[in-house]
Amino acid sequence: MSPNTADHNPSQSAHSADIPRLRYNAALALDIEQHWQDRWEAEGTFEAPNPAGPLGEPDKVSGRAKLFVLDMFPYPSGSGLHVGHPLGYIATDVYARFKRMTGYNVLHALGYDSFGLPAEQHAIATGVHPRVNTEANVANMRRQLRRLGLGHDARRSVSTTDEDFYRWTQWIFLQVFNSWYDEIEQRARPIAELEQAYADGSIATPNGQPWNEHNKHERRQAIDARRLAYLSEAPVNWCPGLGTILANEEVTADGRSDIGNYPVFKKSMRQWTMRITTYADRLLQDLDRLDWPEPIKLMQRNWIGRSEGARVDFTTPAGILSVFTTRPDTLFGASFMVISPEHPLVDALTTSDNKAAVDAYRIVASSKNQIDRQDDTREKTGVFTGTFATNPVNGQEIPVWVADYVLMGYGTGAIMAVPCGDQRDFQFARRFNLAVPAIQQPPSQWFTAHDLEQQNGDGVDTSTWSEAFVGDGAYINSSSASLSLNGLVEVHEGVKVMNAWLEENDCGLATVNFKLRDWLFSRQRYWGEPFPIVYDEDDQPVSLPDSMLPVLLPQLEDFKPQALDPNDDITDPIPPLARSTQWREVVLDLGDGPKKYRREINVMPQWAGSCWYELRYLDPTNKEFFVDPAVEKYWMGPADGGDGKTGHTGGVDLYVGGVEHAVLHLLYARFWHKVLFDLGHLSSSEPFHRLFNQGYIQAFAYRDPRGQPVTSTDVEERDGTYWHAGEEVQREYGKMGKSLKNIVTPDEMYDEYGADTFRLYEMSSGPLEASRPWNTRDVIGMQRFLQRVWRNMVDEDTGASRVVDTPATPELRKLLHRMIEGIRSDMDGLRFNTAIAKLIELNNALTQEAAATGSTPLEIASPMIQMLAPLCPHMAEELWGRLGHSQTLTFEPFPSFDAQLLIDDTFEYPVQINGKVRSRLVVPTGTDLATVQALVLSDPKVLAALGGQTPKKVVVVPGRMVNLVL
RNA sequence: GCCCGGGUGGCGGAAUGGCAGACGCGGGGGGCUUAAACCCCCCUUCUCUUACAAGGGAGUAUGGGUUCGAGUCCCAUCCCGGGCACCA
Repeated sequence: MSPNTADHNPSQSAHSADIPRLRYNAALALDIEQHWQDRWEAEGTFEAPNPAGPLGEPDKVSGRAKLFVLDMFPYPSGSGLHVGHPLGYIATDVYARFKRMTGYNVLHALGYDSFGLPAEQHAIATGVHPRVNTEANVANMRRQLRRLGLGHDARRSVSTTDEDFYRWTQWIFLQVFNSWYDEIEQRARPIAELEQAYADGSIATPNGQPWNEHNKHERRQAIDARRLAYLSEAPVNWCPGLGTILANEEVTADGRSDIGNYPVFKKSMRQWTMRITTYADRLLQDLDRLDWPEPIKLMQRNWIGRSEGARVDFTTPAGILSVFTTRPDTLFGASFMVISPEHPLVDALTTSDNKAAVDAYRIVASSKNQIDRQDDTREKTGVFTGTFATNPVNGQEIPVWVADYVLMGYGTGAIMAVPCGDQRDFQFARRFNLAVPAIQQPPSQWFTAHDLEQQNGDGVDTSTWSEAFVGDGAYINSSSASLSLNGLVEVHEGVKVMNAWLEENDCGLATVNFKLRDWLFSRQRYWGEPFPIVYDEDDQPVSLPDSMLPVLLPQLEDFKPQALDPNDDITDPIPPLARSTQWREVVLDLGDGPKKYRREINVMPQWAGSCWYELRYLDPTNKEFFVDPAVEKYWMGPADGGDGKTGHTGGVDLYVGGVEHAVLHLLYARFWHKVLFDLGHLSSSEPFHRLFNQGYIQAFAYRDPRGQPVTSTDVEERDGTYWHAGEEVQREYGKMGKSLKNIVTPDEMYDEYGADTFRLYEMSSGPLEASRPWNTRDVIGMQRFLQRVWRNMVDEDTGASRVVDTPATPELRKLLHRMIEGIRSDMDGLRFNTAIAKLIELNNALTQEAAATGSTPLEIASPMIQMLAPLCPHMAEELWGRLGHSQTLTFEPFPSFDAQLLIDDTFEYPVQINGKVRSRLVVPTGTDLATVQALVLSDPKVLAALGGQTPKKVVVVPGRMVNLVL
């Protein structure tokens, strides 16, 4: 027995009366797995050396390529894990282990996203303090995950609720708070540089007065207006059911909260906001340099929602009314304007005659929930303000209406309506009998399609139209004294000409608009990071110095948010932190002597910690920096050695997680990372260079005739129907969940099969990116495979090794090398399902040989164990030890193949006639085309199939196939 | 409505434009066993001819197309999943 297996004897608990003493089953697997998990932990096998800092071991780093593999870290929810959760964790572990075996210094760790609403909601439900609860949940998840045998560096497992961690979350907040965005240099800069620029006049002050003539208050206003984190009084998403406000991204299309599904109302409040919109262009452009799935990039592009157009200024009695349009070229067709009910100019534009109607309309609009308001099938509503605006291009007086189909949150909250070319404007015009001037010539097909006689030029008559003409056509009726678009055909030409005219005449400007809004960053909750901000006697925010960090969350007896009716949109939120007067009211010396301050009582949102946690994995114990610059550069610096601004962005080498974070987490994290990059704290300009979205493991659920879910494990199948307790039940497919009674836990799998079998099943059941149903019934296949592997290596009765150092047959050797080649590339491409299929194929062949000769050749056994190591590491370690090795095989080289052995002596050509295989022809490898062709045409089977006909054409693809065309 | 994915045996799924269904589950048959379980071996897309052996035909959602050759590429349609949605 090998040195490392001498001290543990897995046979002790593995035997039972009927099966061989050393059958590889769950009991034996448990012994082996626990032994190796203990040993990995004791030896610190997966502790990755850093080049510098507290975890620095420079000698171990030099000369090795690095790889940073990252999982989206979990919320430590109270219900623990089901078998769907670890899919990604297993995949990254397999990949990380594979890469270690190809020489990489691999960093792989897992932390916990333990602040935020889920944890707090759970705590409220159980009545236990969130910290107690969270820590218990983390402990339970750690236990469940440890049994999986994940090769994580435990030293780096941070939780966002650790005081050492959120100290730096607060620090990063202050970095953002103390920065401004320089539009010219296109980057964030320290706020002190803005003050300097105002002072020396290189940047004009907002009010145009010299800096030294600004008083303290004016200076402060000028500075605060540019900060990347700022307080704003703005309409926010207020969710009384949760007692907090939410980010736009956290509100569903139905106008309800993502978490809890409570109604959400618009309410104006003073809140922390992050100026993510300043990064809109870079967040968009840098997507091109990321190795992400295209659909995810697309979702981010759509969310950022860049559109090019122009601002057009209309004069009204109440002042300038600006609109954003993507089609400034259609300005001649603007026959009315519409402003949102929330538009600040509504009152000023409304004449006294119309005031009652407008006010009534606004009240109705504000009480409508989002779903009603966004239903585009609903008939358009609106009221006239009584005021006219002047169309700058032709001087026409056009009416200004208020309507809720115009949204305050996009553009300027006002539009110029061009009813002939926009379906919404068209509907509105028809509803209220407004003019619909034609400005583009539809093609004849359009008239045909709409059952209309062809209309041309001045004869185009929109009164007969049933809908707007949305398309390209030559401009008509588009001229004034100073400008004419008539005759132009291309939209981009029209836009160009119009934009030039607008700018020249000082009534507009080509501009870009984004859907992306600034990020609402405060929550009226307890379980989040406190802001490192206090308010002075002027009620102005003041940042705390580094020395006062962390601002610890006070221990409150009552941490629940103020209980409100989910439909109560009147009462203002009162954050839990407001309850502790002792914490809230402080006397601090911030450099000008002790003064009274009031702490910020909101907390940061869920996303704060997940915006940067991967950086803390790099240097988790560093007291001086959030991450040592040399350490960050080593693990995340641009691969091409550049500065990250062009070329390689740098970032995590592989980030694996669910598609549900496509917008929120991934966008926020990119934003913070870019700010930190701009400020010189990071060398990488993107946090996650390569992203991979794993699929979901879903499950079947069954409902009885009354519609109640029944326990899935008790359902049996009979000829395609499903039965439970004598009743036929209906099957459905979806998520695993308690309410559907279809949860399968990893613990059940450990008990029945062991972790290696479980890992293998998850990896084999489909491609990583695909969602698939969980089928406990199928797991046995992977157990049988491992049993066969085990049996080929170890005598089940005696424990004696069956591996001998005799040569394998040439066929088996060839198969081995072919499989090595395939498995290497499968592993590299995260195609673990096909890698496993190849391992099974190899083992099946080995089983034949072992049965024939009574032993297993070492030259097959060794590489096979090495190739199994990433997938089922415990068993591989055990078998490796039994071959006489004393070291872990974690760092053994992954087998390489002999290219010579991939070449066969002969090749079998399939011979097709008109694309159907009719014969096969075996020729020596490398036989020339002419010979192959001659052999094919004289082959008896081919001749028979040809039936006397002569092929018109003979296609021979060397090393592939032959096709005869009749 | 717009934009992405995806439709392959009873099931999960394999197939650089080149032999469709690798590998696993399930099912069928056989071996081992006093017996059963475990394990081992064989068969398993559908269909037709046939006693068998063997052979034929069809087949990757549907209809067209490109190609010597299409699950794979192109066009249209249907269905399923996801994202966005009165975004000017």
